[in-house]
Amino acid sequence: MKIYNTLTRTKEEFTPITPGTVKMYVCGPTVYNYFHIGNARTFLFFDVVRRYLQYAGYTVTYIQNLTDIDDKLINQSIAEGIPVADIAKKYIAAFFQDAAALGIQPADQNPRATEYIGKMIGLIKKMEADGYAYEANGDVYFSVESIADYGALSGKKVEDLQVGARVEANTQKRHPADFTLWKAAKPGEPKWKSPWGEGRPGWHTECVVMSRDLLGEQFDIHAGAIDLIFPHHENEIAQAKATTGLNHARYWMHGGFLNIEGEKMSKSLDNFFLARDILKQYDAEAIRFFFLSKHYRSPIDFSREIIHESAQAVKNFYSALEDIDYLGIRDAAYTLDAVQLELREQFTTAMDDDFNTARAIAVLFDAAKQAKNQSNPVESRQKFAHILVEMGRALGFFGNLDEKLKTNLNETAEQLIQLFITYRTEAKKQKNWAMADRIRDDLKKLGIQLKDTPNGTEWKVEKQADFLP
RNA sequence: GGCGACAUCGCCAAGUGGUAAGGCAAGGGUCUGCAAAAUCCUCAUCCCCGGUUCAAAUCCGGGUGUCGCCUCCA
Repeated sequence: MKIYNTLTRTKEEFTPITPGTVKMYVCGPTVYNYFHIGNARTFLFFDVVRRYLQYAGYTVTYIQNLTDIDDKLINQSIAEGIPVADIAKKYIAAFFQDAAALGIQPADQNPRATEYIGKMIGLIKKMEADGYAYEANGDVYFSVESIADYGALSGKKVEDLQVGARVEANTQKRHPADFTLWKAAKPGEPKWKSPWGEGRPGWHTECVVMSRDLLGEQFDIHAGAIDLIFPHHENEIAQAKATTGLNHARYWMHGGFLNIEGEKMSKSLDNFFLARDILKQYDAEAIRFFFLSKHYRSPIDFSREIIHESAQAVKNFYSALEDIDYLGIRDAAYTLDAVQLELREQFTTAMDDDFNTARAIAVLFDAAKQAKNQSNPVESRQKFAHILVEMGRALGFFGNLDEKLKTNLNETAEQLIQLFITYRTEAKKQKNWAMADRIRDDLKKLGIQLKDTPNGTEWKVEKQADFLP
């Protein structure tokens, strides 16, 4: 399995520290608002990384932090007129809700910054004592010149940063790129006691402390979106190296951004979409398909049309499973033949190549196509359905087959539908097309779709308009 | 100013030296009273120019265009 490592800018063979297990840490949300569709891409993609690693046989420990103290929470607290702690509580609950709705599996642990204040202070104290950090008027900064290769992850040089610095000079800093470890509290702000006075930690320290506490000094994968490379992850590495001499993560993975119809998503452009609002209009699997249809490191462009296309595509998978009555066969024993094993091979080859989900999805379509192909023997079609579900699950699809494939009608309702079909068949025999069409149209209004097949009339429940804009 | 990414069919998208996956849409056929559904078939030489090579979408150089980071940001 190869993974693109931002640290080396190459695809590297993935070798975990402990064979058979993967420890990964994904930067989570700052809980000052509902998360948006761009966040969703990142969270969902790394959910797929986790699922696939598990599918590949690894035991995965998955940590995702929650940043629950930060300037943005303070601002939101003022805006909503409720305490910072309540802002955090509200949006943490929303995060879990929306992530679940997207089909994202819960992390093994979700450490919160405010639970780690004491340990962060400890780390900062050590860095100060060892000469990597300095205090100025209650603030504490990390000195980027104190370590040898600051900028290694992002490919930046300390000198260039100096030239490019656009922000007004913070006269307290010895170097413009020095970053805040501890920030003195202004009146009314949440604060904790520290050797430098009352204040709160800077953002870049929490992930170092929490990952070290839960995963050890070095772990396998550290992930986030591309914008975190600099300065966030660069600054994490600086602190890790200052305190242990080690980069705390071996593989650094970064997902690309999501744009809205070609433009960067921003509140000022009025093209800002919350994940929960999109979920009201589109099926979660359509959204998943959309994200996975493009390689994770490339930018992806969001539009309603494209989600709609994705929804159409996902329907294909389900129609294959419906055709073969997957629910009826899913518990039956089966042995895959060479043709199915070949598909599995193609699937893992694609995914092993830095999670090429687009190519992997093409394999799902092959499986779906064969599962539907009536010239295949039924047993063969069933096996293709099995491999389809197996591969799909590794990508996070088919999480709730019962809900998707069952009609959710009671027996009486089904008998009534059957009764109408009988009446309609008689009407057709008498060439009473008006009555036949009326029955068909009226049932359609109730969400029951009739299909005249060579074997008689079949019916299915049209899933609610989960797809159309 | 510094750093980086990308440009493949109407739309989305894979493919990094050996002669263009897949999906959506579209067109045609089958089926049908009609329709829907289903199913089968069809559908690109890869932004431009030059170079390297037996061979390039894939490598090199030069254009053009789009986007991102350097500041909080998933």
